[in-house]
Amino acid sequence: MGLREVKKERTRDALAEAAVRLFQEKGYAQTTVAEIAAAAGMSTRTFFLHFPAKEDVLLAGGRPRLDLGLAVIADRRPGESIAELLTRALDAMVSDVWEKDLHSGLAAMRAQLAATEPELQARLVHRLHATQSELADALLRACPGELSPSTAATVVGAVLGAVHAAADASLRQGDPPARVRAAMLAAPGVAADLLRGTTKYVDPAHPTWGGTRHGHASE
Amino acid sequence: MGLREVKKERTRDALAEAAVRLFQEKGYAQTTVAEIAAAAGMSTRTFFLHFPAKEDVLLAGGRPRLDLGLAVIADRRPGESIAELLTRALDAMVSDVWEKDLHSGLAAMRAQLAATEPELQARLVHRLHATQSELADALLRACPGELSPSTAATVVGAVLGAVHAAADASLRQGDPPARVRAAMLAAPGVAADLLRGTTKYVDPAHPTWGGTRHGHASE
DNA sequence: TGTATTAATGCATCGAATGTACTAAACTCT
DNA sequence: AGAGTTTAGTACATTCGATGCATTAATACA
Repeated sequence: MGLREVKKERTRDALAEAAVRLFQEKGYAQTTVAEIAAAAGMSTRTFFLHFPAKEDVLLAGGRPRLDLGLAVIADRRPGESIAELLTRALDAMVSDVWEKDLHSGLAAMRAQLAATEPELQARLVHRLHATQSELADALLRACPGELSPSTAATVVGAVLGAVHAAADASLRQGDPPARVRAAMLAAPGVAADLLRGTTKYVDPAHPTWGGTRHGHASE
Repeated sequence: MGLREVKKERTRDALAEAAVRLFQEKGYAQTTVAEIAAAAGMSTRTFFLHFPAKEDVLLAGGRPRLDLGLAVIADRRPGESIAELLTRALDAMVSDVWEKDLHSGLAAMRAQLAATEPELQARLVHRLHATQSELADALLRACPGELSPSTAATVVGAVLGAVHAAADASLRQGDPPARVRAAMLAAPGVAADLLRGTTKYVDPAHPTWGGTRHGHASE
């Protein structure tokens, strides 16, 4: 690695460190990008040279983590069910969270900041949504013929929705990292259990409903 | 209703109408709040007097819709299972979407704009997340002793995650409103079916795992 | 009719984010 | 080693969303 890249990473780290410190001291919204840059001894412009937006400081490992999940889905084992495949993908991603963000307390800080700063929360949830789309696409490619695009999106949405909500609730309760991880891993199963009795309305691919349950006399 | 409130609503409607029109013509990000206000014959400042933020123009019916779901959950029928309760709540909210946003094409427009404007997408997904929190709280109150906060959040996250992803995918395919509604209503069932085989790791409330499935020799 | 609300405006300001031109350092090639 | 090329970082200006504040004008109420 050349000296140029080393320096680049150094300034990036300096910015990230200053940002996290200031966020903890003064809160996310109360910390301006100008202050972060000044604390790191950089110009404001430089911050945006390294991070596309203010919140990206808190999302460093997001992309590689997503790639872990995508890789698992991409080489689906022969005969593996969709549930098993998603479980393995979740396992890989949660393990990464566990090693990186959970132990270091970064996840807890993120959750705490997000709980009080709606602006930040919006950005974080958006990333989750983008992650969801990519995973759904990968799942669709890995299971040709087995799933419609809509169905793939639905199941991935359910899994990530459950996992994220579980992690969020757990972190907000102040649970220790191990329990947060347990909640994340258990989330899809918990959700599936509780939803077992959900009324099946109609196959979304064949909307030939009779309208017996709804008062809308349409179609 | 007094004349004052009538006028207030009139300016609000004028702003909303101008905004939607401009969004369709030029795109969300390309339309400035100043332009919206000017097109409605108002000052820029007035816009923010009626809408807390730019994206709120597209989320007019969000709050009353959420209240519908909350009301259903609040008076849970005796002996009703959680799955049934959530199904009824979903039914109420989706019926409202169907009547208001789906028929009018507002939902389709929202989805189309969100697909191309990440900024808007972030805001919309954030609202979804806030909705999720309130529903989880209501569910927890409606089922005392049956659910932990974490479990309530998990199941609500799964349902809304599935429904939202289903709606999104369906709208993005250009499905007609009826099919979008069908996809939304079927989403929890579809997700539950596909997740039936999900490995149950451990009850998140009692993380007494033996660590047999994971390579992390912790605790 | 006189007084208190309050919707709406104008103005100033902050902060995030982007474009552009420029400097200085690091890389590359001979 | 030196000339030329790339590129990280800076300075400056600008756009736009959002908020605070003082003011105006219309409505509501007594």
